[in-house]
Amino acid sequence: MKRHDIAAIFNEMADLLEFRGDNPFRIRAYRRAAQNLESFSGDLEALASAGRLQELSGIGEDLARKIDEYLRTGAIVAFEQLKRRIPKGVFELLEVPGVGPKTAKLLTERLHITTIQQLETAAKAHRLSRLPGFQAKKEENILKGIQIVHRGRSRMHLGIALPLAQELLAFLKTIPGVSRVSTAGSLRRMRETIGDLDLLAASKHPSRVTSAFAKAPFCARVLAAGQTKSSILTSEGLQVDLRVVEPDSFGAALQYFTGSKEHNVRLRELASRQGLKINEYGVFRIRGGRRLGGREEADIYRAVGLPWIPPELREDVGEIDAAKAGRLPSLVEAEDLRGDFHIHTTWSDGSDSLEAMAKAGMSRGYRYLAICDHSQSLKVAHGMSVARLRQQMKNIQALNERFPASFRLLMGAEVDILNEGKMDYPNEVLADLDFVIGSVHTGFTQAEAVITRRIVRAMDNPYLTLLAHPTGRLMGQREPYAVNLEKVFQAAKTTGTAVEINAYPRRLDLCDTAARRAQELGVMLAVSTDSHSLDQLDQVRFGLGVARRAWLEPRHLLNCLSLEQLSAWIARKRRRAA
DNA sequence: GCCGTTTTCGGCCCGACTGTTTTCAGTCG
Repeated sequence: MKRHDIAAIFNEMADLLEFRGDNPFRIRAYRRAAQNLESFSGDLEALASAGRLQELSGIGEDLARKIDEYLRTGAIVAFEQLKRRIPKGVFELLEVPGVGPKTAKLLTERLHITTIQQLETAAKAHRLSRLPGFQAKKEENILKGIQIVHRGRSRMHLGIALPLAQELLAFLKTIPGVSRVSTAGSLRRMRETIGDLDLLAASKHPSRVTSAFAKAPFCARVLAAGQTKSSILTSEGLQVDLRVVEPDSFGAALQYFTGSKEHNVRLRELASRQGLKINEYGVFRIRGGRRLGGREEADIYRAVGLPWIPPELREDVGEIDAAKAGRLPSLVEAEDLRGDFHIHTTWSDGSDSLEAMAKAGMSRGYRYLAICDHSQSLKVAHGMSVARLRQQMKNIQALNERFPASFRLLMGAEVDILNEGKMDYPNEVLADLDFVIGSVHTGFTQAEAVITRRIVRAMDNPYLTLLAHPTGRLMGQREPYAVNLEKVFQAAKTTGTAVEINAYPRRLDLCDTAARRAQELGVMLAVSTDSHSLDQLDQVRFGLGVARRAWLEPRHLLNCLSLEQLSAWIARKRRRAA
């Protein structure tokens, strides 16, 4: 995708300019343009050939010309020139916490240091203290920063970060004088991975809280400890930032600390045009300094004439304009979900029985649960033969007779999509199922055209209701396969096939931006957990996070339908093929 | 480099913490 390439170049140009100590607002313009290109979902080349690139927000005369240049020639001369003027590999230095562009520049110009390795050697030999503004303490801090880099500051997925955050919040609540606590930052926005953990607390005596926090058992090292703010490293190497404010400022601080940074910049710009100032203590009139609120988050938005914006939308991807126009989506909530479709049991590779899963579903208030164990060719997961599947169907029917009418188990299967898009059970078997999931579990390295055709053909099958984990990615383990999602979405739309947001925290597949694109194209989506045990039904919250970040409303999700509506939706595709 | 209920030039979000400063620059979020 050309727009990703151009966005990457603009981001790198921003880095290069920052390193040179260029005008910070110019740097921001490049970053903002890059972000807007990333979230733009239309046809960039069509826009360029119509000479309308400047209609994009953050793109003016100069950047429009650079985009044009890239689309015509495949390169941007200004970028190539900029790269040549800056020593290669120097960006490595910026990865060290505490080393910014100014320090990096000093290190390369005065000491010819361009790698972290060289920096470490120089710091240990006390060669840095020769630099202006450097003394022993700063040298020491750089060495500590290098250690952090070596330990690897890899991002943590939500499935680990969220439970951990809840433990830390529970600890904070035990500190005397703490009246309110919350997560903030990317965790509260439900980003799929978290770099560091941001927590917020309200107290009339902030410094008592920060000092108790720094003495907590999970705290391995204190990175910074002030009156109202402290940063620590846990023994697992995770950075936790805690901010403590007066109860009266809790909402303002939560808004500020939740971000994203880009969202806050937009909001504060909007405020300053109205003669207002927003900071973490509240919202104020610039003239006279009168405070207009800040105890609740909604105070801040109200002051600039906006409704409260859900955290998942705060990425500066159009949410502020939507709020202004009164067109924020009514995001799907946990209570809107009436069932789950992707459930494994002891009949294949799950660890709980049909009945146990059903009861867990009922106790969540679900109206239906589709049991979808693996199909015959997936031997490693104890895929079911046709005979075993038929037996399971009988057992499900018997269970349904015993269940209250308000709840149904659906007879389903997660059927492998074989080569050339053939399904792993014959159609006469699929026809007897209530719900059919199709997934790819083999041939992950197939070329884009091959794997895309394979999936698109499978969706032509009238019995395939839901395409599961459409890219096959496993964060930190396996890259997505080379599937062309745009073509998959087109096919999903024309065939009436739903596409999954798999809630398993390592998958989150589709991801937020892809799910938003699918919705824009009119594709029906579903949040399902891929549960292999009872407790995994809870993981729906991670999928819900993705759905909300994708701006989805209940009407966009198959599992917000009533059982009758769901059956009708499935029947429509089956009829169309007949 | 972008952009306009303050503007086509002069602004551009705002504050905490650290180290080395006797008034502030650099970094971070």
